[in-house]
Amino acid sequence: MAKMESYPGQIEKKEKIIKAALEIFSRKLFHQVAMSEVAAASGVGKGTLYLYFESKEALFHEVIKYSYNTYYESLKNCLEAGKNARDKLEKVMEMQKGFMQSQKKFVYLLAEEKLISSLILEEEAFQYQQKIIDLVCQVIDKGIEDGEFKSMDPSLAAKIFMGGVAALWYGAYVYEGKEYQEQNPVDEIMDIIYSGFCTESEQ
Amino acid sequence: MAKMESYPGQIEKKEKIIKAALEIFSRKLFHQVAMSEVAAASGVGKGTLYLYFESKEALFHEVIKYSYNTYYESLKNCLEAGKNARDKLEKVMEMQKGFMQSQKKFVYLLAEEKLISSLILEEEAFQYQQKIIDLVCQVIDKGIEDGEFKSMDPSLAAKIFMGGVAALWYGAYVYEGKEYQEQNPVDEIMDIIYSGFCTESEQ
Amino acid sequence: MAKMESYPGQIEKKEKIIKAALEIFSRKLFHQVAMSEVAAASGVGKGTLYLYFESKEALFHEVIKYSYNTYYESLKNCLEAGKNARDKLEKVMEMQKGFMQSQKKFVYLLAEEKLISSLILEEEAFQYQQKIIDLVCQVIDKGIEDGEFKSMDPSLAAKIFMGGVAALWYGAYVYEGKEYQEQNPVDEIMDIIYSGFCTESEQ
Amino acid sequence: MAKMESYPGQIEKKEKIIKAALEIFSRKLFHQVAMSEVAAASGVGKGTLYLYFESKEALFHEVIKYSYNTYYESLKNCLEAGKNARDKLEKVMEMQKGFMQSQKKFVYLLAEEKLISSLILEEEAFQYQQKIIDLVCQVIDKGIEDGEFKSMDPSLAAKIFMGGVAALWYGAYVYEGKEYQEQNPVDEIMDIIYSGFCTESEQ
DNA sequence: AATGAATGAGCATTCATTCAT
DNA sequence: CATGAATGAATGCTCATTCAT
Repeated sequence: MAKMESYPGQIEKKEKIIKAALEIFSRKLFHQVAMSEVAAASGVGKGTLYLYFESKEALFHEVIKYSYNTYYESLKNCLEAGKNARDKLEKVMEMQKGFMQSQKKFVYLLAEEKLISSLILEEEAFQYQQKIIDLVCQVIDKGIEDGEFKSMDPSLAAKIFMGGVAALWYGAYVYEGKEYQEQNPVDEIMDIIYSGFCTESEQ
Repeated sequence: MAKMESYPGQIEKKEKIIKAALEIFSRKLFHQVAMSEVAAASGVGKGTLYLYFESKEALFHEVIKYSYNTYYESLKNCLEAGKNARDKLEKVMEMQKGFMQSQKKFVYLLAEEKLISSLILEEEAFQYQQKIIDLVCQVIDKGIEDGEFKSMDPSLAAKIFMGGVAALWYGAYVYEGKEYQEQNPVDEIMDIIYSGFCTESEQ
Repeated sequence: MAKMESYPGQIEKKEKIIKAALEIFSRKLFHQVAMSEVAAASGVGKGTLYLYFESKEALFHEVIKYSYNTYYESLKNCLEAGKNARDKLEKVMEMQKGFMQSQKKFVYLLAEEKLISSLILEEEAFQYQQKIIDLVCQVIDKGIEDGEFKSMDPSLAAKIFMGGVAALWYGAYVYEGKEYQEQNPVDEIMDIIYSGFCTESEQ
Repeated sequence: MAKMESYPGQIEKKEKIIKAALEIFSRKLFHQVAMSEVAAASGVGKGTLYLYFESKEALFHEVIKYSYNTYYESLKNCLEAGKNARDKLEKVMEMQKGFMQSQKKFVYLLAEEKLISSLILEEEAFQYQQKIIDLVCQVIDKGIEDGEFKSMDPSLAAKIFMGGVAALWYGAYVYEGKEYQEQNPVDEIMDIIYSGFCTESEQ
C-alpha cells in the first residue's frame, strides 16, 4: 500500500493503466480479461503492471474505485447544478441517460463488482453505494424541508429513485439497439416519480 | 447424433443438477465454478453432467432459464392473488422481499447473466425480461383502466416500479446482514410509489 | 481367452463386430475411435462389446488378426493360381493393386499396428509378417529350383519384392487421387524386378 | 496477434523441444504422448511448449518436418558421395541400415504420420515424399543416361528401390534384435536389385 | 446374454505471477 | 524502473469400462 507512493509522472502511468483496464474490464468478465491484454492496451510490459498493482484483483479493485469516483463526481455535479430538488433529480436522470451511452462500461463493472465480494472488500463497496445514495438522500431531504417534496423517508425515496432510473437505462443498455430507449422521456418518467401512480382524485 | 436426448425418467436428475448448480453459480462467478464442484454438489459423477448438459455454458444457460421461470411463476402468483392493482403491486414487493432472502442466488445470476451475452442468447434474455415487465405492465394497464392509477405509460411505470423495488432488495442483499433491510417497510415504499414525491398541495 | 468359446450364432456377432471395427479403425487412429462408435456401427450395445472382447486393445488385436488372415488368404490364392513363379508374383502385384483400392483400410491398420507394440504382442506380429514373407519365399525358392529365377537368397528377394510392391501401392493410396497410380503398370514393374536395373550388356 | 513469433535466439530451445519430442513420439502413438511428458523430457515447463508451438498437433507437425529434413539431408549426402549410380544407391542402402539403427524413431514417425492426415497437411506430406523419390529418381535417370542402367521408368524404379530397401530395414527394426538383420548383406541385395530375379540365360 | 447410464482418470491448454536481465 | 520468457496450477471435457437391470 504505502509502497507505491507517488513519483510524479508515475501517477499518470498508473492512471493510464487503470483507464485501459476499465475499457477492457467493461467489455468482458473478470476472468476473461488477461493481464497481458491489459498490459498491451496500456502500452506497458506485463511485469510493469505488478509494479503498480499487487495483483489482478487489486487492479480490478482500483478500476472499480476509479469508476465509482467518476460516477460520484458526475452525480455531484448534477445535484449541484439543479435549481431545486426536482430539477436536481431531473438532471441526474439526464446524466444517467448519457452516462449509460458513453460509459456503459460502468454499468458492467457495477454489475460484476456486486458479484465479486471476495475481490472488493464488501465494506468498501457498501460505502461507495452508500455515498451515492446519501448524496441523493440529502437532496431529497432538502426537498422535503423546503416543502417541495412531501414528508417521507428520504433514504427510501433515494433508493427507489435511483433504482427506478437505473432500471430504465440498464434495460436500455442491455437490449441496446433493440428498441425504443429514446421513448423513455425524462418528463414522463419524472412525472410518474413525482406525482406517483395514483389518480389525483384518490389522493 | 441425438446425443443430448434428456433421458426419459431422468428429469429429476437433471433438475437435481440444476438446483445444485444454481446454488453454486449464485455464490461465485461463472469462471470460479468448477464442473467437478457442481458434480460433487449434485451427487453425481463429473461425466454425468455431460450426459445432461452439453457444456458448462449450456448448464449455466439452463440454470438461468430455471431461475427466470421460478421467478416468473412467483410473480404471476402475486399478481393473480392481489385484489386490485395496488394490492397486486404490494404483493410483488412482499414477494421480492422474501425471494431475495430465500433465493438470493437469483439476484446474482441475473446480474451475471447480463454480462454473459455470449452465453445466453441475447434475444432470449431480452424475452425473459420482457415477459416479466409485460406481466407488471398488464396489471398497471388494468389499474389505469379501472381508474385506480392515473393515465401514464404503463411500460415506463412497470420499469420504474420493478427497478425501484429491485434496488431495495438488491441493496438489502448485497450488504446482507449489515443493516436495516427490515426498515424497508412495504407500506412506506408503496406510499412513495403510489402518491409520488411531491407534496399533495402541489398536485 | 478360453472363456468366450463359441455359442453358435455368437461367432457371427463377434465377426460382425470385427468387421465394423475394421471399417472404423481403418479410417482413424486407434485413439480416435470410440467404443461407442464401434458399438453403434456393429448394431450392438456398448456393454456387449465387452462380452466378446476384453478391452479396446483386445478388439483391435483381433481386427489386426482378422486383417492379416484376409490378406494371407488372398496372397495364398494368388500364389496358387499362378502358372509359374513369375506369373505368381505378377498375380500378387495385381492383387495388391486391387487390395489397396478395396481394402485400403488394411494398409492403415498395418502401419498403425507396427506402432502399437504394446497392443499386439510383438511376437505375434512378427509371426504374421513372417508367414507372409515365407509364402512368397517359397514361391521364389521354387522359381530358383526350376531355373526360372537365378540363384539368390529367396528370403531377401521376397522382402525386396514385397517392399517394392508395397511402396507402389502404399504411395498410391496415401496420395490417393492426387495422381498417376494407374501409371504403375504391372508389366513395367515386373520387368524392373525381373531383369533388374542394369543394362543387359553389363551382365 | 503475432503470438507464435519464435523468439529470437531461442531457436536452440525450440530445437531442444523438437528433439525431445521426436524421441517420445517415436516410442508411442500420438495420443499416448502427454504434453507434460514432452515438457519434462525437454527440461522446460509445460507452458513453455505453448510459447513455441501452437498446439500438440503443431508440435507433432514440426517433429515430422524435422525428421523429413534430417532424412532428406542424409539421403542427399549419400547420393552426392557416390561415384556412379550404382554406388550411390549402395550408399543409400548403407545409410538406411544405419539410419534405422540410430534413428529408428523416424520409421515410427513416418508410419504414424501417414495416418494423421488431418495433422499434417496431406499436400505437405505428399511433397516430402515426392522430394525424396525425386532425389533417387534423378540419380537413376542419370544412370540410364550414362548407360549404367537400362532404359526404364526412373520414377517407378525409384519407388521400387526405396520400397524394397525400406522393407528390409523396416522389418529389421520392428523385430529388432529378434534376428538376422546383419544377414541383409548390401552386396547381395544390390545384386538382386541390379540384375533382377531372372536367370541370365533368360535375358 | 444384452444394455446403456454412470463414472472418474487423464490430458490439452490457459494465464496470473515471478524473476533474471 | 521495465520487461517478457518461463512456469505450473487449475479446469473443461472425453471415453474406456463397469454394473444394475
